[in-house]
Amino acid sequence: MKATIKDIAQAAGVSPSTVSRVLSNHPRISAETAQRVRAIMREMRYQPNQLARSLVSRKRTIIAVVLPSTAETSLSDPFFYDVLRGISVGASQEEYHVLLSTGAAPKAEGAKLEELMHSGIVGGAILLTSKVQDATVQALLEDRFPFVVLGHPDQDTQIHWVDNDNIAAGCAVTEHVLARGRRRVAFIGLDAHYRVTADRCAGYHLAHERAGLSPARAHVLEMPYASTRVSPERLRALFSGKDRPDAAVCTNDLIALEMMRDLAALGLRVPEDVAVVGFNNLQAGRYSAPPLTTVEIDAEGLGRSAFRLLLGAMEHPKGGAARQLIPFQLIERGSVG
Amino acid sequence: MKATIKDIAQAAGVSPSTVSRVLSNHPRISAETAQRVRAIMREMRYQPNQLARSLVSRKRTIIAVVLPSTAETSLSDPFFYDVLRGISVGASQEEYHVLLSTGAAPKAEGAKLEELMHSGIVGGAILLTSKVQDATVQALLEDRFPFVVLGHPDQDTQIHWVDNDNIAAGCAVTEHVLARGRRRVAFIGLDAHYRVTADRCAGYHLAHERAGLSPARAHVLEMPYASTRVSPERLRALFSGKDRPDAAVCTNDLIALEMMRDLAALGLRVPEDVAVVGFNNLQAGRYSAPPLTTVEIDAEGLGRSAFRLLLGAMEHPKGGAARQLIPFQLIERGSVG
DNA sequence: AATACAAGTGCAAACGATTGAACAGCACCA
DNA sequence: TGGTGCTGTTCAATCGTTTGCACTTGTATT
Repeated sequence: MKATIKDIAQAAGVSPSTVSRVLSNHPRISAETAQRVRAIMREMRYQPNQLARSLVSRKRTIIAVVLPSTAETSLSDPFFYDVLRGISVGASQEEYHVLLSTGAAPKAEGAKLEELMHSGIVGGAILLTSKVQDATVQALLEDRFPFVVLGHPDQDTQIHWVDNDNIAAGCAVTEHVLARGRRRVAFIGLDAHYRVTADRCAGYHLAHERAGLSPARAHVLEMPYASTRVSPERLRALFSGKDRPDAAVCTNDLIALEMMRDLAALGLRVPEDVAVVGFNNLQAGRYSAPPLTTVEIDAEGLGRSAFRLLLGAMEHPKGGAARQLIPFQLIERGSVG
Repeated sequence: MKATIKDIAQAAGVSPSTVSRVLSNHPRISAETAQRVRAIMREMRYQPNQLARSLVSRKRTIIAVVLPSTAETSLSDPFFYDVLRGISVGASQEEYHVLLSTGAAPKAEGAKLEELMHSGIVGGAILLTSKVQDATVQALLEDRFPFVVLGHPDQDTQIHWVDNDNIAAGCAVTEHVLARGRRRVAFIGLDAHYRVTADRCAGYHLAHERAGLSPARAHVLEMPYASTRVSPERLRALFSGKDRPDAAVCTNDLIALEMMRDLAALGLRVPEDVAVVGFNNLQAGRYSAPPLTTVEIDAEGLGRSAFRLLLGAMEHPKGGAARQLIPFQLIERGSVG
């Protein structure tokens, strides 16, 4: 049987309260007693029961990370994995634990989180769902449950968030290709429902504006967020005619990689005929032919910051909403030339 | 304030015990009462407090997934990510939660897990550490704490594990290249400390044996587990001379991809001069030039099985050790020819 | 000498559930 | 009339902590 606080108390000839106070470094405990109790705890390999502890103290040492409802897809996007690493590293430094909550459950994403918070297991949450589910968020706000979202929300309310400056990033890559003389730059993968893609596309427009240019309407290709491949017909349509793009800014690396493959099949060379850039700096981009120019968005940094913010929110429940932009970095490789 | 079991009891005009029994579908509760209580629970959005629940019932709904001590490296290997997905999907189907335990903490991997189990938070663990830390495992066994390890241990003791049949896999890929006429097959990335690589290498030898061949001693390249790249000098040494390999079996895709790049720099063509195969079916292998022939080890399946086994171990503490081999599949792409 | 104050501990009531044992009511049987 | 056996419910103890309050001492203050 595992040792409890009572066992320690008995062995040390003090009351459980005293042991408890030793545990929490209460100032009114004499150095002598503290030392003796600590020795016994070590000797008996005592570990306080977190359940009992949290039950009465209302302090939670576990935080939840909520992945988008379609766990199948989300967990297969390495981006989330990197974020997770950032969170996890931060958390373990502060003696917090990370609980994974995938929405792939019988229950809906939101319901699951509400269960998690009401059941007292977790003390805060980080939402990795780029498309902020209003119902859930509202419920969290009402219950004053500490949480941070990744990706900044549409209306800026009282919520904590971290994100990249996707407009600036979109602008930077577009300027990069414009600076290399490309004049018919396409944007691939806009999905207005998702802030990430919308912002990157806005940056794309901004860059044109600054350069006194205006991109062709047909050169902005919308596609659903989850899909990674432009259909062959659309691709052929886009890249035929004399006004065909000589560059493509893709909202993510996966789209870019698929496109490079398909362009080759169409007899177009990268980067000679078409320059291609992506976002997220996937590992795969390093090994493609040519290697993919992309944007490192520092997903791990996003995760770390998200955790820091959450920690703040948990410790100071009435603090104002904090937000943080994580710097990105253009990674030049062969696909632009 | 959140509703407690007492609130429900009061509102329903019954005792807390009755509410508790409704919650657990106790047979002795009348249908009528059960219905009434349930209605009230719904109305008041009642969620039982898991902390209190676990404290008394000793049932834990959280399991820990322990990543190798160097979380930095481990969490950056997509393999673990896939495993994690498998575990997570399985767990959420059974209403379990997954807690991530990276060893990157101030504390050592083992210490952290022991804290986790003693503190009562988690009811079982899945160890993703391929190199089984004996001290930890021993401690777990002694405490009769349910756990499953990924990758099968050296001495087969009473522990539960899941793994691929890496010997068979190593044999299969080697036979694949031998069947295509390659006769000087190298094996890249043996690290005797790691069972995975040792087994794959054993399979490589087995294939040769079956074909009545014996590989050149110098064609087996040892390298530390964590490294992904053969140093330029060693590579040049290996691929010079008339006996240079015409094929390379690499213990994982990352090594294979790096090697393909370096071979190109050496003026050797893949697959014409050298056939290359890897393991794990990384996403990156799909986009390389040429696309990489590899082995799908079904990491997600490994995760799912690990969870199933753990569930069994938690429910039947005295059941014998269960083990499971997950099938692999050869993925033929362009790098063998 | 009486009082005040601080330091160091212990008591006992929470926290929010579960669960074995006891009990009340009712039907049935002889 | 009383015993027996169900059924449905409540009682009260328990899980392992934390924490406000009360209680002893010992020392300083008046």
